[in-house]
Amino acid sequence: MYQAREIEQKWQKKWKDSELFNTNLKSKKPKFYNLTMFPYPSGDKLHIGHWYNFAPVDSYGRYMRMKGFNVLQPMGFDSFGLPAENYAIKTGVHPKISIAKNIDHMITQLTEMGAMWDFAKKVVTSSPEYYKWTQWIFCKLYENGLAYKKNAPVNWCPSCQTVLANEQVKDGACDRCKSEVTKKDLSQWFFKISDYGDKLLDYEGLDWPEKTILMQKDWIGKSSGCNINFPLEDGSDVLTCYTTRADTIHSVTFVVVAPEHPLVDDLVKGTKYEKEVRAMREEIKKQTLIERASVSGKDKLGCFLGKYTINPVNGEKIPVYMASFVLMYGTGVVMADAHDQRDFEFARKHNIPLKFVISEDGNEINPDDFEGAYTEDGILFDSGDFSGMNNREALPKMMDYIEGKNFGNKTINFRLRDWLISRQRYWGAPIPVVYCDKCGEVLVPEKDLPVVLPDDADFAPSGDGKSPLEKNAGFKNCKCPKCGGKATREVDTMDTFVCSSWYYLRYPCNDLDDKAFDKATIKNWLPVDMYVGGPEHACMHLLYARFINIVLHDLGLVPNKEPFKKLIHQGMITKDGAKMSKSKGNVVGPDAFVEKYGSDVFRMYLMFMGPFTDGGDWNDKGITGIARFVDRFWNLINEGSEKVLDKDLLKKNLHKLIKKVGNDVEIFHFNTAVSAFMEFLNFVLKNGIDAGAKKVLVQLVAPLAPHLAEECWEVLGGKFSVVDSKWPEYDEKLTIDDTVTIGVQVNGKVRGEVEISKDASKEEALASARSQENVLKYLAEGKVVKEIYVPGKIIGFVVG
RNA sequence: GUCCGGGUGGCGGAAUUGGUAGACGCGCAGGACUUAAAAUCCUGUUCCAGCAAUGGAGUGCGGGUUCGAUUCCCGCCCCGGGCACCA
Repeated sequence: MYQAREIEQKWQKKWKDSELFNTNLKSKKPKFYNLTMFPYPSGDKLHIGHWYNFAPVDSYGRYMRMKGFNVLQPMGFDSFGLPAENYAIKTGVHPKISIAKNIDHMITQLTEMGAMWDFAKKVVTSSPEYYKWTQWIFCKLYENGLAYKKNAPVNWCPSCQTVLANEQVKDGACDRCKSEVTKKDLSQWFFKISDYGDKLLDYEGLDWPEKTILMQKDWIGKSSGCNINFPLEDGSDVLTCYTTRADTIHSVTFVVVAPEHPLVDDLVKGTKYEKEVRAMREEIKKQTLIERASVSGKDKLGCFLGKYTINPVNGEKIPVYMASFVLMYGTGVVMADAHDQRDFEFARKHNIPLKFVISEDGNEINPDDFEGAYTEDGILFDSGDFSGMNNREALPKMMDYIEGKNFGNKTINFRLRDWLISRQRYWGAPIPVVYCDKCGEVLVPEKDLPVVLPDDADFAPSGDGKSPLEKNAGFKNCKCPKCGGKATREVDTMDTFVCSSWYYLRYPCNDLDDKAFDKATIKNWLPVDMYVGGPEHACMHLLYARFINIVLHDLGLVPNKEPFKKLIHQGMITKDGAKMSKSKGNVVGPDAFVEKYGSDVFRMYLMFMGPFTDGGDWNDKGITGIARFVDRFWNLINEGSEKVLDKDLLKKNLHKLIKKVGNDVEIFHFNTAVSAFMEFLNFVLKNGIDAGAKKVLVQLVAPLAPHLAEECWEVLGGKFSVVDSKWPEYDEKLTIDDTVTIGVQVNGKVRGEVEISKDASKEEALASARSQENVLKYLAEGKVVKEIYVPGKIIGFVVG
C-alpha cells in the first residue's frame, strides 16, 4: 500500500530544502516561461478550480523541464481589490492583515500540490515594492499622453460604490456583485486604449484560441465607413453622420442625433422645441442600460428637433430628430432610412416618409407595401449613376464619389472605449498625481514613488461616491513636487487590472529594487511561452495586458510587442452541473481529498476527468480509479515480476507509451495520457516488466504524479531529482505494428476482421478477407462489383 | 437577434485528411480469497433477440452525398459561451 501523505511530505520538504525549483535565470539551457494567471488571495483557501488550473500547468512545466528547458514557473498574488476590502468592511480586519494571512495559507497549499512554483520570485501586487512600479507605469503613460482625466458619464455600481470599466459591466450589471449599473457624470482617469485598436488587432505570431481572438476582435469592433456632412437648411451648422452604408445615401429621409450629443442643445436653443426636448432627454437618461436596449424599435423614445438638413447627394430637405437608439459612437449622428429596421420603425411611429433604393432585381419597390425594413443586399435604383449596380459592389465607389464631391470622407471607427482606471476605493494602488493650487495637475516624479497607501485610513465607503482616502488628511494633504506649495493628492486608486497587466514582466526581474524590469532580462525571458487561465479574461486582463505591453514596447522599454505567445484556457469544474459558489453551498474543497488520497491522486484525477479545456462535473466516486492506479503502479515498481513473457512486445508498448504520453502532454490532453498509462499497466501486470522499463515508466509518470515518481525513482536507484532526468526518447519504428487487424465490410456492413501485414498488397488483403466464412456468406448473395482496400483501415466489397 | 463552441452507453469520456463506434476509468452484475466484511484479484457489461455463433438497431432530430458518415453538405431542436441598438 502506497503511503501517499508521508511520502509526499518527504519530497515536498526535500524539494524546498534543495531549492530545486528556484530557477537560475542565467542558465545556458533554452528558456521556457510557463505561467498561470496568479490567484486572488481571497478567502483563505485554494478551491478546486485552482487545482484544476494549476496542477496541469505544473505537469506541463515538469515535462518541459525534462525535455531540457530551463523552466521558469513563478507564482504570485493579485492582492489589491474589492474582495479584501469588502471583507475588511464586514469584519474590521485590515486588508493588509487578512491578505498576509491568506497568502501564507495559500503558499502552504500550493506547496502541498507538489508543483514546482518558484516562490523566490513571487510578486504581491499590494506590496509597495510592487505597486511602486505600477505607479511608475502610470507615469509612463501619463508622460506620453496615454493617461488623462476627464469628466464623463461613467458606469457606476451603487453596491460596490465605485465606477467600473466597460469591460466590467455585463448585461448592464456589475461583473462583481451583479447589481444594476447606472450612469453617473464623474471626473475620472482613463488609459487611452482606444488609440491602440489596430495594434491590438494584430495577432501575428500568437498561438491563441480562435475563439479568444474572435472575442477580442468583436470587442475592439473595427468598422470602416465614412462621415457624411449634412448642412442645416438655415446654414447655421453642419451635421456629420457616420455610416458604413453609404450605398443607401439616396434613401435617407431623416437624420437622427444621439440624446447625449452636445449639439442637441445648440439646435433647439431658444426655439419652441427646447422644453419638449429637454424633458425627453431626462426621460431617456432615466432609463437603465438594459431598458434602453430592450425596448423594440417602434417604442424607442425620441422627438423632432425643429430643424431641417439637406441630403448632399440629392439636395432633398429632410428633418432632424433625436432618438434614444443613437449612441455616442462614431459622430453621434446617423443618417436614417428604410433599409434599417430601427430607422424604419422609428419613422413609422413619427410619420416620417420612407423610401427604398435597393431591391432584389433593381425594380422599384415601395415601403408602404412592407411591414419592416429591407435589409437584404440587392440592386440599386433611384441612386443616380449607381442605379443598376449591386449595392455591395457600389459601396466603395460611392464612398469615393462622396469624398470626391467633398460631401464627406472615409473613416474608421472602433467600439473599444478608453479604459477607465480610477476607483473610489481604498484597497488599491494610489494614482501618483497631486493637485497644486498654483501648478494644477502634477505627476509625482519617479524619485518620490511609491505614493504609499496609508494604513490608518477608514476604509468604509462614504456613500457619496468618493474615495475613503478623501477623508484621510495625512494622505491627502501634501506638497507640490514642482513648486513645494500646498497641494492635495489624487484620492482615487487604480483598477486592479492595472496591477495585473504587467506582473509577468516583474517575475524574472523581481530582485531589482531600482527599476520595474530590466530590458536585457526581459529580452531573455519574454514573451511568456505558455500562459494558462480562464476564458473570462478574454476582454479584460488579456486585453489590458496586451495593451500595456504594446505601450511599453512602443516606448522602447520592452523588446517584445506581445506578452503571451501561447494561450490556453482551462475549463470550469461544476458540481451537479452548477457553478460552485459559497452562496449555493455546493463548493467542493480539495483538502479532504488530498488528505485521503494524496495530491498526486487528486491532481491526476482532475486531469483524467476530461480534456483540460472542457472542465467537468465533480464526482466523488471516480477518484478511486486513480487511487487504484497509483497503488498498482507502486506495487509494480517495488515487486513487479521481472519475468517477462514477451520482451519484444514490452519494448514496443513502452515506446508507444513514450510517444503517446509526450504528444498528449504537449497538447494538454492529460486524460488520454493517463488512459495510456492504465493500458500499459494492465499489459505489464500480465506480461511482466524489466528494470529498464520500470525506470522509463517512472520518468514518464513524473510530470503527472511528481511525488510518486520521485519516490519510485529513489527506489530504483535514480539520481535526485527525476525532473532533472532526461525525458525518454522513442524509436518511431517500434511504435508501428507489423501486422494490423482490420475490418472487412460487405456493402458497408462489417462482416468480419482479418489480421494482415501492415503493408500487405491489395491481392493479399482481399484473399485473406475471402478466407472468412462469414464474409463468403455475404459475398455469395450477389456479384462482387467493387473491391476496396485502404491499407491499415478497411477491406470492403460491394455486392450488386 | 447574431457570432462561436458542443450534443456519443447508467456516468466521466475515447475514436474524426470519411474506414471495425464505445479505448481507459467509474458504476453495476457474477465469481475467487475470507468465519464475515473491507481491500484485492478474475470475468462480463451500448440496446434488442439468442445458450452461442450471429443478426438487427445505434453517436440530438429529419434529409442528402458515399461501397462506407460520430466525421462532409442542407434544414431543424437542445445546451454552453461571447456580443447585443455600433447605423
